[in-house]
Amino acid sequence: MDTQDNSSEKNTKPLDFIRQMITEDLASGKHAVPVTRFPPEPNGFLHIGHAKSICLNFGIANEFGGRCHLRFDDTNPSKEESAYVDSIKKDVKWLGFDWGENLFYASDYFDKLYEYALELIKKEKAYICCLNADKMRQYRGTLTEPGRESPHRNRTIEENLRIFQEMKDGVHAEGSHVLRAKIDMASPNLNMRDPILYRIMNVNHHRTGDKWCIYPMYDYTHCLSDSTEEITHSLCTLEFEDHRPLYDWVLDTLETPAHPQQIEFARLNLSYTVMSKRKLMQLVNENHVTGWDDPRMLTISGLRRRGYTPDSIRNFCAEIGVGKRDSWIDMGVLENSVRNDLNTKAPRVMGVLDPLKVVITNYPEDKVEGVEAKTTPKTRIWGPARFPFPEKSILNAVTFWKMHLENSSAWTSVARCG
RNA sequence: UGGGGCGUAGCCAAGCGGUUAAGGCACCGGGUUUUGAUCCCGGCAUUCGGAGGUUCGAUCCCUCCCGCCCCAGCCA
Repeated sequence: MDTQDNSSEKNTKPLDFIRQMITEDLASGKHAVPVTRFPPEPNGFLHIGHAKSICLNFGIANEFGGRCHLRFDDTNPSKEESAYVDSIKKDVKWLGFDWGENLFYASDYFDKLYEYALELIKKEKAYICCLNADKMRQYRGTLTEPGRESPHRNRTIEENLRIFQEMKDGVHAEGSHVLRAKIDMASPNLNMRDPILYRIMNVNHHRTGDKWCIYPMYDYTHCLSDSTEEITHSLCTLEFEDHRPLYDWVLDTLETPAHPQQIEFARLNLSYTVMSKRKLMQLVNENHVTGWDDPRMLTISGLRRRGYTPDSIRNFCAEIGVGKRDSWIDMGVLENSVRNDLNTKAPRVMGVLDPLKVVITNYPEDKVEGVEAKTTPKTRIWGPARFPFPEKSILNAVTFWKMHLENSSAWTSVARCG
């Protein structure tokens, strides 16, 4: 007969498109295990949107027996602080994830990145440009018009090497020179119009101090950091889709240990709230909230203070799924996840708001009965809470009047003796 | 307007050429309950942005159209 039990299949959550790709890469032998990374910039606190990425990256590593690195993307010292590094580590741990030995910083690779830049110059794939920001914008063209080549595009290798060295030595002023990749000023993808690789910044870095006065840009740093760590799948949000050709260009042009695959997914949007770091930062700086961990903010630390559990956040992330559509999740879904989780974990107690003392005249004096109550919904745990029912009792005043008005027969004597 | 993406219910989201188009949130009933909670039962897309085409058969393949998002930082 039809005794086939497919209930277990029904309960299996279908794999999202990223996990499907990874499953295929493992099956084909492309990779033995997946290696992912969560790459926050230490310029603010983590929020619920980051939780989605954390759960994705660490979740994949856990599920497929791989590993996930925690790597701080600290290439812009003017915005970054070690205090943020600490808060980020704390939040990732609190969410229940462990990077083990795999804690890295893009700044760990500054020396190596510099060597790679030299390689690019020697291959005539990068050059020093002296156009100022304004001029560079003009040369870049627009969405519909191609850009024009920089007048410095064809310097000799020697000259490029010399000036790059001078930039590193602090000879030049901020904004006076940059190192650019030599790609294609006519590309319809603006990211490929000779993007900047290095800029001069006379700023102290939270880890390297004053060792450097030139800092690498995100596009150049991220792919090489991924490659260096031999990441297999580099997961990022949709807005970086246009950057993938550059990610691939750098790794294809240079001799690198690995060529990770960048895969983009939609960032989390929640209705009725703000999530961008810029806006959260503004709320903090302008004192509209008490700090990054204000319970009204959807930062991880705010949610923690609010009473959210790590499980509730992880369940939420699993629930919403991973896709490529820009979507707005109802706040109710997040709230539902805590409710569900707390219903199985948090014992309940009874309190009376707006108390009203009543004397029950048709009830034996000195007698105290009690009824046991289920303290944890969704479980069969009863007690230890007992609701006492003595002669002198306390009722919620509103309930009392409601009963009185409704002339509820069960309580008329109470009402009369009130 | 050039390029890159995305369109399945109010909000998410499965679906991968033949399914009664999963599931969750929300919502609407009904039941249990000394918690307006929890729990249980039921309802909620004749249709997949639109129009053509291929096919015995299309949410799924092709073409065109429409809509939405992202890109012109020396941010990430």
